[in-house]
Amino acid sequence: MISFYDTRRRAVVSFEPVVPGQVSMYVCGPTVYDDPHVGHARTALTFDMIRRYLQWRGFDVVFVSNITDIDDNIINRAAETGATEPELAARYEQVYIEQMDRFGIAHPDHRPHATGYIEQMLDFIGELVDRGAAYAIEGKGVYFSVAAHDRYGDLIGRTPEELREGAGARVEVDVDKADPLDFALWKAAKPGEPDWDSPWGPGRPGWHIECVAMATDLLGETFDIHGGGDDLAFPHHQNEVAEAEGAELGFARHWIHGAMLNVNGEKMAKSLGNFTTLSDLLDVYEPQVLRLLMLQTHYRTVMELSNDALAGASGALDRLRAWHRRAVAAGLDQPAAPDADAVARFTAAMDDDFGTPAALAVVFDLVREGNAALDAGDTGRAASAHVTVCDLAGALGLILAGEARDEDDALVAQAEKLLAERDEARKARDFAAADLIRDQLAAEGIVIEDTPGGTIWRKT
RNA sequence: GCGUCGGUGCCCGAGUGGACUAAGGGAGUGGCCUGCAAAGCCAUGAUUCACGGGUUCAAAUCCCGUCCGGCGCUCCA
Repeated sequence: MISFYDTRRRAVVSFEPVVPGQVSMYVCGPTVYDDPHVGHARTALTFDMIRRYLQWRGFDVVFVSNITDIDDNIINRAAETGATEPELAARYEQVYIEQMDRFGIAHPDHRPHATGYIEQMLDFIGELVDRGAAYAIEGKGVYFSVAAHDRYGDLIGRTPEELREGAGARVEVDVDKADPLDFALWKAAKPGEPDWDSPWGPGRPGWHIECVAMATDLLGETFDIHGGGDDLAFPHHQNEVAEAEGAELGFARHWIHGAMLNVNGEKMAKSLGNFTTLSDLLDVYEPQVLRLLMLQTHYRTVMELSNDALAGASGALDRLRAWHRRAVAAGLDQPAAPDADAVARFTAAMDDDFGTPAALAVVFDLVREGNAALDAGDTGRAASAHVTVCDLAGALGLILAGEARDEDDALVAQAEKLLAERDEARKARDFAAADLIRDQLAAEGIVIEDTPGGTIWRKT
């Protein structure tokens, strides 16, 4: 039985999907107005991990993640750069998808765009107005009325009263609103801004209504999991809940939030200017290093990004790969019975709120056991460990097999030639000559390992 | 200010009352293996979990206080 922390229930709960064997998930995607940074990658990875694990456990997962392609940030950025809003959004959406591809994040089954759902949003706003859950303010737009929603604030453990006391502490309250907690469903267009016609005049949708419209349209009125970064819990997700329940939709049965990524002790954020773009990081560290680093931290724990941490993960990945290389060189790359005990421990760790750190510990334990078994000549045990490591690491999106071998033919040919020469020298016990060749290869970025099965090499 | 989460070895980071005699990874050190390396294996490393009290037969884990930090209350992954 899988269980995980449900933000709204404030507890770890057992997971029982609406439809047995199937899981419907909606995860808030990016607002596309700039390059994605490593923080975005962490949230994407958290839900990619959850999706992959649920699939590994045999669930049929429908995964929806949106693109917010119209909002204040896009309008402002477009104005700065001279591009139109659609041009800007399209450009950054492409960058986002490219970088997430590079990072190994699987594509969602559906990737809806806010601007493609204006009709559904207007219908939904109309329903809320008809029900008395929303009201229009002339010249400003349509607002959701929080008054009737007594659970408002439950996603962050606060009451409406507490929130009202806090309202206005940092943001000026709009005096036209009936309640300081009320928020916009439809924003009347200002001159020069993109707009759509509506019964309440030209304007554009509020942020929260987008996700409600897209999620319910693609997944139905009730779906299993709604996810997003921790910083979206309030107000965004809270407002989605209010809107959905204002129309008596079942909506998300569970809420999962991924923790932030810090740099030098504070949240990586565009507004703080302390971000590293995903693109820049992946130019230095390969995608699997970042994935492994993130998996070594629980998804609900704030993690620190540092060069030390990245270097550590890089070493850990090397260990995994070295094991795989060694196993393949030993002829273990063939069917074998998996290690049932290890699989059980791995599953127990993951079933308990997606405990990737503990799950990885199981994988590393297996690597040690497999290496020891090979040292001892127990190929049966080693083969079992190898097949299990590949399966479990694969469930987490870590691919050890088929690592990139895109080096050019000339390099390969030269390396093979030199290795053959070195082999001859070693056989003749001319170690000075052999070592000279090894140094030569090292200078070209090629590291070799002599194994009982022959010499293997790789690029550094 | 209010709310909330957290402070674990040199570093990253699990663990939230009893087999913790504190997982796993990285770095270090010693040994084995190796022609030498690389890889690997073994060993070693917190008598202790921010600090001070308290509860308990038993606490890193619960309670109180103090200090420090993150996040939310505003756009945000």
